[in-house]
Amino acid sequence: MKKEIIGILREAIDRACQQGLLPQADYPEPSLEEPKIEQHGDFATNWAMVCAKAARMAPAKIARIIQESVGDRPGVIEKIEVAGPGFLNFFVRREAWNSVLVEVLEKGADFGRSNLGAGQKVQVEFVSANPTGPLHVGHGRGAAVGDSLANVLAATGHAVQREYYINDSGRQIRTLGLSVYLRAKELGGMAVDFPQDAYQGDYIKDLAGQAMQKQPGLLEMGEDKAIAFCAHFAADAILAGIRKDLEDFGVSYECWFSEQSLYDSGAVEDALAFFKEKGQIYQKDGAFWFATEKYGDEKDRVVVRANGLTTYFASDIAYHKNKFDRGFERIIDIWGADHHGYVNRIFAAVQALGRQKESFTALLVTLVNLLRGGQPLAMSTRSGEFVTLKEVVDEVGKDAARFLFLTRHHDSPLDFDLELAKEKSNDNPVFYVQYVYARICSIEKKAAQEGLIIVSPPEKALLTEVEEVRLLKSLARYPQVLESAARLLEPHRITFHLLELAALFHAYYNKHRVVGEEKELSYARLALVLAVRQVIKNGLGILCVSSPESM
RNA sequence: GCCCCCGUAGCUCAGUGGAUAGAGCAAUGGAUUCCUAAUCCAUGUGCCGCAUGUUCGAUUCAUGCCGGGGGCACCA
Repeated sequence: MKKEIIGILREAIDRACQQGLLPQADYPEPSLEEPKIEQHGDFATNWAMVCAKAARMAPAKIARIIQESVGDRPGVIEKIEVAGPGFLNFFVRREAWNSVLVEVLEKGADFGRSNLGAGQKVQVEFVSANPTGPLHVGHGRGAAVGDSLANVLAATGHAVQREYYINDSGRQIRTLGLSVYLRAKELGGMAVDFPQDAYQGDYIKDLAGQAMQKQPGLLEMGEDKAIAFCAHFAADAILAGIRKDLEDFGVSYECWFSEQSLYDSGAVEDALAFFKEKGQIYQKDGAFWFATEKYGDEKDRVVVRANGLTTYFASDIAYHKNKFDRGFERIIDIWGADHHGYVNRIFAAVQALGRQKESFTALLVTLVNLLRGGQPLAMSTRSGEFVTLKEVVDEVGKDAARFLFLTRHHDSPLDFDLELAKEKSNDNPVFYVQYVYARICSIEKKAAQEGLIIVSPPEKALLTEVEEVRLLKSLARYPQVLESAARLLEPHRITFHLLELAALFHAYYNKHRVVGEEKELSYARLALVLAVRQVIKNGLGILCVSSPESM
């Protein structure tokens, strides 16, 4: 529809120029917006105001010229108004919106999909929590954002791969091994001094018990070997748990990528050698430094410490190099906001690789405040007391959790109230949207009882009630919302659009009867609500929230 | 000290240059012989943190300030 209007507008401008009504000048392409206020029409353009200078005419005068010029070939346009300082407001014939209905019903599950990405290979890496403990709510938000974003990108024609980076190397894994080993010794009746920086959670004790079952001679095998065993055993067990929790949350990855494998394959060494050769890595004070400052980082960063050990950054450079080597044209990392100091470093590495800055994006997801009935829940990783993702999903369900995590921009902090998430009321936006789906299923059943079944989209445009046109316009906007969500990497836009559509539907439902006396009208209305249901389903699918047929 | 994010209605937040800035919650009143009342309808509220600049036009962009949050490592 939008393209159609732009076409009409462009033709009108050309005609006006040819007829000499407008001076020849270098005019910009007209752009159309959708006014917030209905009195301002279905579409509007500021073209006359933008061109006032180039044409050396008053905006209102230009607008009137265009208005008349369009009048010669109005197409779907019912009327045009010149308003305010020179806006052109277009009012589309109500019947014209019927084409949206046809499109939704014909495309079905594909409605909204596009080829915006043109097959670009994109990788979305998210959660990537260290396998040293269970996932908590914060990870849940990262998972919801990452997975839904991947869905958005896939739906807009990108070749998407989801990846989880396993930090299975380095000190925290050793600390994990030590923590489990010490708990095992305790279980074996030995007195131990449990250090503060070890992992405190009760799950460590459970793992210690399991490790001893698996390896009965654990306490006699020598400390180093025992710790190494515990480290591997625990990391594997925890990772299996993480995998399960994510699956229950509707998330599955195409690739689980091990940090250790970068060392084993020599990729870290190769990457370091690669950058040394290019002069990006130099030696100073006994350590090796990566020259990140010239790419906008605060200072250069150490990659190999004076003691010969590589830093986390070293493997990260190798990791991101590896991602590009695997052919990804665009890399999106979803991190907790606490990693924000890291962004410039990776940007520097990306640019040192000779890649465009745009090929890498770090999306920072801010914290989640967990509440219960308005009261904050105390959470502290140090003491080992935190609410896990599993606990939240078990309590409120996957649907509510995934939806609520996407009710905010990823940048802004999110209050997550467990009571609210379970509530079946007005306050809970998940049910509000799902209820639309269920209601329409109910209408469909009722219609079928009356012998009313949609076999093909209605040919006659009978849907001219205000509420009907609003619904059709909202449906028409869905593909644009998907595209902007993809372009801006903001999956929460889907959530907001579904809420808008749901509100329009509920209002319509309360005012008009779908299945009624007039057969043709009932048919058209049923087709309309089925189209609404389709878009609700498509949108919820992106969010990985189910569409229940009854509630 | 430096870097990033935020500041919009009583509360929680949408709104990536447009017209009279929106929604939900909370408050009050109303709607069900009829497709699910987990719904709808009606009734208010705003120096869009402050200041300057860019622009025909700024809540939106730039700069500075004020206030809130997060982050700074030869840790991971």
